Amino acid sequence: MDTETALAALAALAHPTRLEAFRELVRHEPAGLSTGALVAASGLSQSTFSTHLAVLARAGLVTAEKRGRQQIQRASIDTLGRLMTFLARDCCQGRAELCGPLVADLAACC
Amino acid sequence: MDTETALAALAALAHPTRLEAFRELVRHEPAGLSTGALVAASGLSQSTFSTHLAVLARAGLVTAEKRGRQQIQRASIDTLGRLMTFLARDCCQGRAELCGPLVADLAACC
DNA sequence: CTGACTCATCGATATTTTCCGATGAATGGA
DNA sequence: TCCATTCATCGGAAAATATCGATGAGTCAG
Repeated sequence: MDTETALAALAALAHPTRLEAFRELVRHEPAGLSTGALVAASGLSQSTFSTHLAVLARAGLVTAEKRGRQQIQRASIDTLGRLMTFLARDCCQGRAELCGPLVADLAACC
Repeated sequence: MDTETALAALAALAHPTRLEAFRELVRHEPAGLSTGALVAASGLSQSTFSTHLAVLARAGLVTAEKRGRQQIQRASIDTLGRLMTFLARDCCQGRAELCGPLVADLAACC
């Protein structure tokens, strides 16, 4: 992942509504959720939430699939992983002593 | 890490200048860099960069230590780790099949 | 003490983001 | 066909963020 893509992903997640929606989608992997269901959970207007979803999609964090009139949204765990690797990369390059605790902490959560 | 703290960290990193500064600081762990050195590298005015640094500090991603007239800035790998764990937590809870590849990818970078 | 240096904060302006209602396209049921 | 449903996009208003120069506080060297 390059810097520009990472910035887009970070900016996409740096908003309460979008972060919550993304986490909700992660919890619903791999089934996904319809846009309407997410809108209802957000409490915002449909148009506003649609804009938020577009931001997440543009960042590659969410993908959509048409099913009838609905749009089924799914979180991209792959993009999330690439973002995390991007954030950790700098301390990893020949700096295992820094990255070690970081990975250990993460592994412990699983 | 709670949602509010995670949002602050994500917003802090979601800006080209701040992301670059943070990564530069990670590369200089554990020695750190003076504010002046970071300002010079950023190409922005001193006051503007100072504001950016304050955002990173408020998010707990950077800590400062006074040394003479200089302010030595250091990246908080700990906060970075907590942010990453926060992002991965949702797919980890009883969903090791999702989190596995994510952690493996990260471990491979070290 | 004086002057130079390092950095944070203030006030103002410009840009970006967020939010909404209205509109329109696409789909499916009656 | 006709209408309801689902969702994206447009236009505009409000809020937040980014940027700068100027100013001030603290520190050190002469």
